[in-house]
Amino acid sequence: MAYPAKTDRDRVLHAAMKLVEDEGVESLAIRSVASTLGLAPNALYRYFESLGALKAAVAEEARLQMLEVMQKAVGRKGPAESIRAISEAYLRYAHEQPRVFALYLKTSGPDSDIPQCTPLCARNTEFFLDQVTRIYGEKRAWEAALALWAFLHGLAVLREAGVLSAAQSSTSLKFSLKMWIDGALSSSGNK
Amino acid sequence: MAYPAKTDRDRVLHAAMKLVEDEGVESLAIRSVASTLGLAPNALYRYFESLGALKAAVAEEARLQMLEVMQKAVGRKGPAESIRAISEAYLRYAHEQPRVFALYLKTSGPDSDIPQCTPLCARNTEFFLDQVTRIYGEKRAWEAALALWAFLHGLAVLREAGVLSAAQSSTSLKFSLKMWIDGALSSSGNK
DNA sequence: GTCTATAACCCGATAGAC
DNA sequence: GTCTATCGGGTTATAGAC
Repeated sequence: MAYPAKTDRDRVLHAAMKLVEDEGVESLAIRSVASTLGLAPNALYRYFESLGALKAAVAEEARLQMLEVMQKAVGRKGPAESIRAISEAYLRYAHEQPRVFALYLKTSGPDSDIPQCTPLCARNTEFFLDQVTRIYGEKRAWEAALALWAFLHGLAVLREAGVLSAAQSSTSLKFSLKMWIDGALSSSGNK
Repeated sequence: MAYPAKTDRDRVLHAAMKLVEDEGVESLAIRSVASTLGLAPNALYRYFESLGALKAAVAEEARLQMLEVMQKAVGRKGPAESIRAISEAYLRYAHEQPRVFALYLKTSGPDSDIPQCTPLCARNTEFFLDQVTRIYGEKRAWEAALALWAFLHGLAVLREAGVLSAAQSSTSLKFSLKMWIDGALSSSGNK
């Protein structure tokens, strides 16, 4: 072939990820990714039909990474310790990869559609809900999971916005987690 | 004068606000605002030194609106009812003006600085903290306020991202607020 | 204080060659 | 599958006239 393959879908996606990690999603462009890979811009269209599709793939990758760090955090821990570990992992990932984390909830498709649940969005929710069920029981798992998720996400956003110091974030996590876990124990008869 | 004033700083700011409300911050541009006002683009530079400065002013306006709806929500209510009212106001504002709310925590200056606390950011925090102090007492007000704020903000973000229905959001608010208020009552001896 | 005009960039996406 | 070249659009910001 006159023009052998210099790249593949995965290399493009990972170059895009690295670009977002380093400079944020606003620097993610067909041209910037191509330049990183030493390619002509239009070469990328063999692997992603548009910039929007590439952006969506990066967001999905963010959800994959989050799922992995949460799963790793649980290991073989008991119910309450698992929740603590997941919470810390969520906040740690958000803080270590703030620009990627900013895409965590971007579930719009390649075009500027109405948001829809992607496969990894569903798997994240399922995993989180399962872990909460272990401590809160099936009956109240959904509302408890949502309460904890909202808190964790809000705390991460506030921290990233520069409103909170690391110490304040840590104190707040301890405060809320104690309250949340106490809530599970005191209502465990409702399983 | 050959060219009488057709506008002023407030008209520019409000045109920018309306543009963000309707189309989001990504549509906020010198040209779009100028076109709305029937002006040449460079006329705006008499009132804002750059697009970044205008954007920062819009974000500050968002914080003003949020403060106003929270203050209005409190009225002359008692401590616990005030918290409920503030929470509902926070979520309502986020839902009714999602594109403006997205700027609520954008505290970066005109240039892409490190985020810093703006005047209205400080006033919002102060107001919120005062209200929490009424129910939680001074000693634990800060951590309780942060826990509630993080939860409310996270819930608003999740709702806006399309992860939650209105009903789920409402249920979660009730669940968490009960837990949070119970936490105040059971620790009120610590004032 | 607003105008017209323009400089000097950025971008996505496509056409057609090899 | 990648290339070069380009179309058609966007943007901020500035210069100089009135």
